[in-house]
Amino acid sequence: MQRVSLKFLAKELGIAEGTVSRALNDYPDISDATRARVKEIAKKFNYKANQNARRLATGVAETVAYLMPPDTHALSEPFVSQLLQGLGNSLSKRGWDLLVVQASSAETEAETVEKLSTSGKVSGVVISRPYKNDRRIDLLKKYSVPFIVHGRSVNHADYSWYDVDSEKAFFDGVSYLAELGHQRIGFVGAPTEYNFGQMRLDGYRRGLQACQLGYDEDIVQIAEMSDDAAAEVATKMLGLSVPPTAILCATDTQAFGALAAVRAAGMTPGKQVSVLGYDGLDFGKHTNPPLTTMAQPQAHSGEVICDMLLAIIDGGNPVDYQELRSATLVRRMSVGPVWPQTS
Amino acid sequence: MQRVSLKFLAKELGIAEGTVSRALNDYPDISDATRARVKEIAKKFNYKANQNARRLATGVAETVAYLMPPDTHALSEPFVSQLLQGLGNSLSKRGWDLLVVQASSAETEAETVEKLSTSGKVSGVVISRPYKNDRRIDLLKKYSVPFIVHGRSVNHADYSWYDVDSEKAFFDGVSYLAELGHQRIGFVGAPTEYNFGQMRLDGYRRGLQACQLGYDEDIVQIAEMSDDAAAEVATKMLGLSVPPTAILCATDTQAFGALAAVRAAGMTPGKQVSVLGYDGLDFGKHTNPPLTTMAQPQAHSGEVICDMLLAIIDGGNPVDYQELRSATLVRRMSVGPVWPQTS
DNA sequence: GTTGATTCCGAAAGCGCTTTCGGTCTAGCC
DNA sequence: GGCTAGACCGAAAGCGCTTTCGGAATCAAC
Repeated sequence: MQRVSLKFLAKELGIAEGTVSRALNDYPDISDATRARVKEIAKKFNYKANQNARRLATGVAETVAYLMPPDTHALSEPFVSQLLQGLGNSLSKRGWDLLVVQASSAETEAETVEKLSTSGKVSGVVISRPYKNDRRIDLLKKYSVPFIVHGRSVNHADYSWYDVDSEKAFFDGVSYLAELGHQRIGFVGAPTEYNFGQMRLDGYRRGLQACQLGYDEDIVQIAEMSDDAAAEVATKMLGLSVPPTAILCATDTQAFGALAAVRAAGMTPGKQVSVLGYDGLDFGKHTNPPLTTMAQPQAHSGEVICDMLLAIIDGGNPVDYQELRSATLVRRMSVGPVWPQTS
Repeated sequence: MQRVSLKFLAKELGIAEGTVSRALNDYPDISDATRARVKEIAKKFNYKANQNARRLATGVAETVAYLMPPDTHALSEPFVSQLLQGLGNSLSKRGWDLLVVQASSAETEAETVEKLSTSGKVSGVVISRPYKNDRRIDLLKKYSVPFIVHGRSVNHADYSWYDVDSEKAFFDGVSYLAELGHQRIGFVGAPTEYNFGQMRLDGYRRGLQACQLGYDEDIVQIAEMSDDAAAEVATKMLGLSVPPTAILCATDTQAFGALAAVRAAGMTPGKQVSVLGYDGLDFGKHTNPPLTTMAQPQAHSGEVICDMLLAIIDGGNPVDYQELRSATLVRRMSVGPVWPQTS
């Protein structure tokens, strides 16, 4: 199959290569007649410009990269597909490409970002789940690659991000549980190297204070973001001489584990012990019992993030693109009023 | 920041551009001394070759594309992340890129594939969930782009694919239920435009025959692959004058819906009515009750698929790369022996 | 009928890299 | 010391596109 190039079309039409190019790209200095002629024959031969050549010539990559979080456990991933879908969707409208990049490990992550930034293959990048102080963000700033963070690091004043106010959510979560009479509220947290882990913990603590409840480190446990890890620490809490009557979890996946732990302890979540999650995974309606959770408005987060990024690439000031959404409570069955003391 | 190019390095070193390039690419006609010198200074200036230029010059894209299935419902997606992760992982070892491509709709899908094939930006592509007769496959063959299908279309003799033998799985699934005494086994299927939908249905029918059970179209229903759609048809079955005592579902997501339908009908899955899923989603252990399912060995499917594709790109014959795995039963709680007739 | 402004297109340079080809230079050999 | 072989590197072409620049042709106007 003859590779159909610009040169080929030019020869076919009997005009210059450059002219064909300009016609195809709607330059104003091409007559309507030849433009039509060119486009027709281009369609006839099913011409598609070689992207590599085009990108080399124009210097714009027309590609954005998504940096996959390195350590995704199976259960915590739905958000990746969601985001990807949204990104891909918005990007394809503009005819751009979506590159999915993986760092094999934490060490190579910097290297990966560096290569991405300097190899000229992307116009922008989006990263998820930043650490408190994220090396990747520094690098991206250093090379002045347009980027947007899905989440926030500690110092997030000078770049663009999209986040859900989980600190507030956890503050509210505690208040909600307290209103139901819970005085002893446990917390299953995410690793605090992730800033969201820290923020959710902070929200929890502030919530306790506001409700005049004491902080007891026996019932706040950090766990990996897997159901099993969460189940383990939840079981530990439940075994305390004075166990919590409610458990707040940093992620829904962890909440699934907590649910399992409660059941394993012979109790019913939502009755003897309440479990409140965070994320709003659809799947939560199928757990036993259905999980009450604080839902992120992740409906079109991918699209929103993409639009923000594109705006920055087009010259917008990153600082103008910072979005803080808020979570909403989805009441299902895993949270109930404090259970009357039985002993 | 000075863009550090080959030319820059050459000037810095006082040698020719081509020489620098060859040194960096380990050509044998460069002395060890200069090679070392070049590499050192390249590292010092943190040189990364411009990918677009490199790809244009070599004519190899070093990129593979994954075509996202267009209509993914939220719940059915974990497999996408899995696959992507595996693909990205294997690819990055080789220094290649992963492009994620989305067709906005079924109509534009062909167009998308065509553009992908002719624009020279990919060396290979992988597609998921083929239709019985898949346009995309025809196109890919036409343009002789190396590709591999995650799943199989009806005529799958002459291309490369990776699939799980779901027909056999459903055959076995029926047998398993029959052994537990179930004589009236319902089926919630996936749209049969997808070949996997058809194959699973076929497996179910063959299973019935083998167990000498009759086929009753009242209890075989096709539904979209969402929990809600499945719940709806399951509810319908359950309302029959002679309802099924077991329901086999084409996907776990649908099984989640079936579980909900059974509970909504005031019965307990695994007791009055058994529910058997397919996919082996981790999440199934959290449902009420935990879902018994036939699990795909999707552990490293991404890596495997990637290796197969790479082999083909390197000149392998597609026909030599066809892998059929088999599913394994994961016994949890949603399937039990047939319940004694109560009426 | 000349001039000046327009319209439209051809020619050519260049994007940053790879790769071939040929030439120089050293070493080895008789 | 002359010759042949390698070893090593420089020069240049080319990948397929974009974009600038200038020239030819057309047109209007005096």
